[in-house]
Amino acid sequence: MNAVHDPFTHPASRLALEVFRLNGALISAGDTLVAPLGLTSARWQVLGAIAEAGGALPTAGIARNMGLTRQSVQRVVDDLAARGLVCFATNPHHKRAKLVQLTAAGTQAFAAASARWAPLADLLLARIGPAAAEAAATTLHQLRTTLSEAGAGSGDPT
Amino acid sequence: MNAVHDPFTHPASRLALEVFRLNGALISAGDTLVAPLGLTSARWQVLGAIAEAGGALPTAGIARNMGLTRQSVQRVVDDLAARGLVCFATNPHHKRAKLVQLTAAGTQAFAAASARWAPLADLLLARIGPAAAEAAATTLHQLRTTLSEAGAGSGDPT
DNA sequence: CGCTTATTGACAGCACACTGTCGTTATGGA
DNA sequence: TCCATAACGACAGTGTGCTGTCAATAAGCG
Repeated sequence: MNAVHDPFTHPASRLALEVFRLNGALISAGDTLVAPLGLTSARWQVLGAIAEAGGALPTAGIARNMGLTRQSVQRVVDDLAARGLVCFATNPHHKRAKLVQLTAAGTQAFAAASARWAPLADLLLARIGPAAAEAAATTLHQLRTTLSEAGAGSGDPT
Repeated sequence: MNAVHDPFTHPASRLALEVFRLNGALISAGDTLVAPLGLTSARWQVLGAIAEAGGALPTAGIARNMGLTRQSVQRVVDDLAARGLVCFATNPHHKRAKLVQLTAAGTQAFAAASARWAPLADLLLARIGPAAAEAAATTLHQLRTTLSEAGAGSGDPT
């Protein structure tokens, strides 16, 4: 009995397009925010994933935590290593899978990025309110869960 | 003064990460959905933008409607033209800016993509409910507006 | 111990969006 | 009319993410 849904006005379509637009705006804002630090949104996120994990984990572990593929993360990690923001430590549990660690410069860069992000995060939260932020996060999470259930999840099936 | 916000647990940070993840999931699901039609998410969206606009508009116009740059859209349009899904018509208002039109094959491909998307859109909407969809769309729009106000809008300043 | 399987790193190639730049075309004001 | 500005198409280069593939390592099992 579905009504004749115009693909342009379907609520799910409009929400999806809004996600696309906000995603682009967030990446753009993030790039601008951390550009003075020699960072990009992707490099910043990888530094954050390492910091959040306690400071040392292999590339594949970073990828899992971020929901990306090893290959994507690896390129960024190599880039960060070339810039001296991360270094590699031997992994007692796996000879080839070296642990990625923040260097002093990397720790400092991530702290500086966080300091630059904090005011904007507060502004965004104040604009929409904590309740709406929580509700939106829940809704988006439900959508992502439904997508992965309906379509075979992403991951690293290599 | 602001509480000591852990950058990992700030509601705005968590919402941003959720947007990133859902964006990736939507693109991935879209690619899978329309792959049998020889389409990708990007090509599908461009076809949709042309169809929504009534069938003919220049590349730069498509880009404005989608919130992307001319250059990004142009590559996809050229690709669609090579595949016979769109064609170019002379523009009475601008000699070089030819109008992009859907071919019969393009119209058919977009209709097929819409037909494949409809059930998934209905499923997603049923999962979260119309009210949550509307609320989330509003919240995301507010965030995007706030970002563009705070950080110099995106667009095509070329 | 030896074999199979899963995990990991590494490399190549593709898709997509961005910035920067140039030449062409329209448009509007001096 | 003529020139400055804006808009558009085109091309090059960069960043990010994906898939596909291979060799090396680790872990489990007969």
